[in-house]
Amino acid sequence: MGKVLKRTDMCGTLGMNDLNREVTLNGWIQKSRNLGGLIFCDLRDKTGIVQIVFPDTTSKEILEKAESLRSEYVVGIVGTVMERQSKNSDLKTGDVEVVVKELEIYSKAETPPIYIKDDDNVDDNLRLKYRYLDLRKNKMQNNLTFRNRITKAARDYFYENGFTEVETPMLIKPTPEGARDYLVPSRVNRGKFYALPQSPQMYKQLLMVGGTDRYFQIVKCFRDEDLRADRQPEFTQIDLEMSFVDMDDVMRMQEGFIKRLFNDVMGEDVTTPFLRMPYDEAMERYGSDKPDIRFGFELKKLNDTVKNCNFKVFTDALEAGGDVRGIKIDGGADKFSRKEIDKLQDAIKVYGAKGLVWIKLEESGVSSSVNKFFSDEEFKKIAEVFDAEAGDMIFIVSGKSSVVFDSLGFLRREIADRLGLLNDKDYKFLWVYDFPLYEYDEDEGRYFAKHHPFTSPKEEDIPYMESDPGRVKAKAYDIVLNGVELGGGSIRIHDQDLQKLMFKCLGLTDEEADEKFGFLIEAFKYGTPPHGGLAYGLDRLVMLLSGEHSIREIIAFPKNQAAMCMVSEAPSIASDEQLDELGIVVKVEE
RNA sequence: GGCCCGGUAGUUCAGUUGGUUAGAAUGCCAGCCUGUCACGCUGGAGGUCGUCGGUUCGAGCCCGAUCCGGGUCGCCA
Repeated sequence: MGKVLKRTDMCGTLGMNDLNREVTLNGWIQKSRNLGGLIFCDLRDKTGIVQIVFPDTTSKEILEKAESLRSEYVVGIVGTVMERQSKNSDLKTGDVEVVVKELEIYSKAETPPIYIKDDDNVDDNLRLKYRYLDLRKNKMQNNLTFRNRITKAARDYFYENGFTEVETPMLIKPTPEGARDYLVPSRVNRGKFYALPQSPQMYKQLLMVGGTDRYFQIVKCFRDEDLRADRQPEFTQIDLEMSFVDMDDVMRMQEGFIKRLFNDVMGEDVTTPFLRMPYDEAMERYGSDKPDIRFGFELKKLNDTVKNCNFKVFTDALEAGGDVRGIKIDGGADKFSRKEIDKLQDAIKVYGAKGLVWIKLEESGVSSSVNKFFSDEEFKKIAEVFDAEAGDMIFIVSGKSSVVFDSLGFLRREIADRLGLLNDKDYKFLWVYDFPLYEYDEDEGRYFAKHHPFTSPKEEDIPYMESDPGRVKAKAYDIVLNGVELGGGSIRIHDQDLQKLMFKCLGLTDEEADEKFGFLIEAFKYGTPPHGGLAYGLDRLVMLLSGEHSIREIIAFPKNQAAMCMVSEAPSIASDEQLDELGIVVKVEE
């Protein structure tokens, strides 16, 4: 006991080139097969699995130890790489095996509560509780390595392009708008609180004021909102900012990065520049500000076509200021059963849609869920809008325009998925730009910054910031890949007067703006370069490129849906001493 | 906060109309086994059917409440 055998090789790398070499391996026992006197074990480390064998010529002492081996025992062995009598083509190392002559058992293991196998199917929470066992799977180790290759490519590229990685503080001032902050009480300043950053936004702008010129950082960010399959409360951004740039400069720099990333990590070439599409066009054509452009099914507006029809649902929607829009599924007339259409209809109800109208164009004529409200002539006119022909299927949604966009945006993607049109290996990048500067919040009855309050409006729209905020476009842009927002950014306001106007338009008084963002306005007084940047959601990027469908697969220790760390069971109750020191009294709900 | 799905052996699941002692696979333990690789054969242990309450002669199954997990909408500048 106590001796560590000095490793010469990794398990997963051995092959015919290593024949007759004496090797020392360390790892976990994946599986033991005792044939009675002849013992085979699969030995695993992060690189893979290799078979080790204890022949009958092995010393009695080692044979006894070998018989005691169980799953997940940690061992070291010395042995000779030999060609196998019968090879295993399922295993990368299946041509060889290691004949053991020395065995050291470093530690024994209880039977693990989850299998350490890539293709297991265990309850998610159990995996998270025993994450350290879950991570032993080669797949998980590969995911961690893959993530690291992406961060390395990012560091390489941005370093080579004159960016400096600078760490910004984690204990910062709470931000009044945007997501909920994680608050951290200050002991030294009793009764006061820090927040964990939702992003390093203001600090990176201060770095630009400070002359850093080009900044980037791979940085943890925190948002106290509900979780999703692709959303964690703490997540990682590749964050960057550049001085003396306009939108085009930032985009070109990012296209270079994506090209480099795909070359280094995926071994694939990406064509640049990427397609660019204004926000309004993305909404009109795809019903989404992050459209998946791998396939068609584009939205068409039917407001004029149906404004005089007898179908009250449509005319009511139009009178209320809403829209009637639809999509055409080429050759879809015979692809949807009544049951499937009902399911699609149920699915869009979560977006607020009241119903789903369908029209089947067949050789024999038209059939539709609204047959009795439309004449053949009217159906023909609708079909013309879509340029539809016999064999096609049309789906129509009416209502508030946001509901119509959300529903059809969802439908086109859902249908494409069902029809098998989504190829994961087909990477279609897209810049969406000219976002609205503001977003109207009906509950609050006022405008909020759609991006954040430091986003620059387009020059030509500045005159309308106060008089007609809805029409003001921002110098904001998102990079979209296959319907997923990889990152977003903007050209920032660098003029103190414009920044003040922005705050005013958001309903902040001078005093409030000063209290919340005073340090930034103050900094802008002393000479601010024009600047802009972008931040990628690293986790989503890794998820997408690795082909995983949950963000938890590519984060070492993720939180569950209740935002708990299942390994440590954080968050936990603070002790009375801690609370007392902080001057905090906790209200406990009955 | 709303909606949907789920909770039965260590694990993954099945469980009929409500009816005897709740099953399978796998894992685990013991014995046998010299070329296995999902090793094989024989035997064994292993269960508060999430929890509480109700209906019933009788509940894993029906009803109510509740807890937990996942997905999703809201939310996420």
